[in-house]
Amino acid sequence: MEIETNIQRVQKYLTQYGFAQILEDEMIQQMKLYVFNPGEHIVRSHEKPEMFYFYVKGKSKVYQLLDNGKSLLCRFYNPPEIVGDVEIFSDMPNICNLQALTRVTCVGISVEKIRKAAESNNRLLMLLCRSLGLKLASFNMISAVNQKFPLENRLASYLAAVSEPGKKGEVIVSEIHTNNLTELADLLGSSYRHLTRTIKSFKDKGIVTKNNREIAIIDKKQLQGLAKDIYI
Amino acid sequence: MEIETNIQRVQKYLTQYGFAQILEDEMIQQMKLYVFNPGEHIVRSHEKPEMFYFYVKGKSKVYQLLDNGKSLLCRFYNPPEIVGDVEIFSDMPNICNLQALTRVTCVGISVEKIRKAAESNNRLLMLLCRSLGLKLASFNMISAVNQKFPLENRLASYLAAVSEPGKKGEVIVSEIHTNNLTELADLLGSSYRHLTRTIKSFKDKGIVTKNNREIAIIDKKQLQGLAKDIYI
DNA sequence: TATAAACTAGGACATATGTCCTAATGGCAA
DNA sequence: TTGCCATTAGGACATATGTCCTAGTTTATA
Repeated sequence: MEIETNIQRVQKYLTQYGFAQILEDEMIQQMKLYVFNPGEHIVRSHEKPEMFYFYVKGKSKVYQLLDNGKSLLCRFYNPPEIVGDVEIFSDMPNICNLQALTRVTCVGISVEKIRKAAESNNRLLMLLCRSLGLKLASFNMISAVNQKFPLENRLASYLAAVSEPGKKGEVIVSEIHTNNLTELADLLGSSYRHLTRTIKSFKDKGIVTKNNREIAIIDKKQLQGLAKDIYI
Repeated sequence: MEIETNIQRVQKYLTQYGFAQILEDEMIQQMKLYVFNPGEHIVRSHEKPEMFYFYVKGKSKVYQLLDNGKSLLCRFYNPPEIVGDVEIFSDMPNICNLQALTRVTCVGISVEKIRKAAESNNRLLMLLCRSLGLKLASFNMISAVNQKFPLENRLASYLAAVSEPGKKGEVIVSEIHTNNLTELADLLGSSYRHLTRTIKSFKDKGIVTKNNREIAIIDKKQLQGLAKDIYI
């Protein structure tokens, strides 16, 4: 992790996502850029949070490690995000891990400072409320779906969601948006083995074809039949 | 649902849980008591939230209904709780249903009014942030456990958590804290059938005995072995 | 007290999903 | 180019869990 104090860049990032207009200038002066390399942890669970971040660049994953060695991928982070809002007023250790997948840039400030500032900055507090509400809503949805729909439906829904109009005629090609199938399996709350099994069944049913690292949807109707109504 | 305008009782409830000191008197004057009977819905998902509540009495359940007809029980509510914090600043429809299990009393006010008031009441905003943070943390934990541990472990953990020192010598008796096994199965994110199967296996292993509607733990060691470390 | 409704118990079976392996393949670095 | 590592592919098997039923018990209520 590297720390930069280039205040122009801090300003630029905070402005880009509308954070700057909420924060007092005096506070912005105290903020620094925190740059994390792929694989580095931005937040570790069970530790006391010390930094609060405005997440402005790169991709990372939020996950929990359970004591049986399994992990649960909660979601991916892409800018803009807020890191540290969950714990800021409830004084508890971090619940999740946040690990950089690409090079990630955050604008950071100590938890005490942001807490102090928030106490008299209602716009900041409202921003926190909004962020927390959205996090809760999306996590609620994701985990309900993971718990109550079989992988077949979740995968169909996922493919339908990330597919883009392809070049080759009617065929719709979907790049997987994750680095590899293991990561996709994690994202979908399943195992690599079961994911490949399910992909194979899609192939057998003529729903998709797959070559190399690309899945092409060849029967959108069937796919949507399986994906139907997962996300109400 | 019945509405009462008895301002003394409003005051009493808000004071009891420390809400009164956060709210301006003018606002308290506008609040009413909303009393729900068992089975009635306090909040319905997909509807636009109109009321914001301080939940001050009774037991209810928070659940999601999915489009395949299944439901996911997220948690139970017992006072004090805040209802409507998730949606207040993010302008989205309710994500969950909230259904009264007993007679439930809430102190309510319209969403517009609380939103307007919150904009200039930072203590209220901080309360909302705290409530949201705790909700997110607890739901995160619950759903990770539900997704990654088999029912055997979750049930063991649950029994260990709710058991109380019993009257009969070493035996520890646990009243189930839910109305019936169906409800407990829902709470644990499983089916009634699988719950009874798991209870039977506990009986066969000599971990518990069960008569009528009471489960008695007779081998705490074994139970804790199964429950171990679910909640880190 | 009698009778219905709610609840408990568990068999039989199907399915979703995990674990463990082994082989094949592709991409990248020496 | 060669060889290694990451990734993909899939067999074999075990387990967790769901669905559908039917029967026995308890509880509530008329």
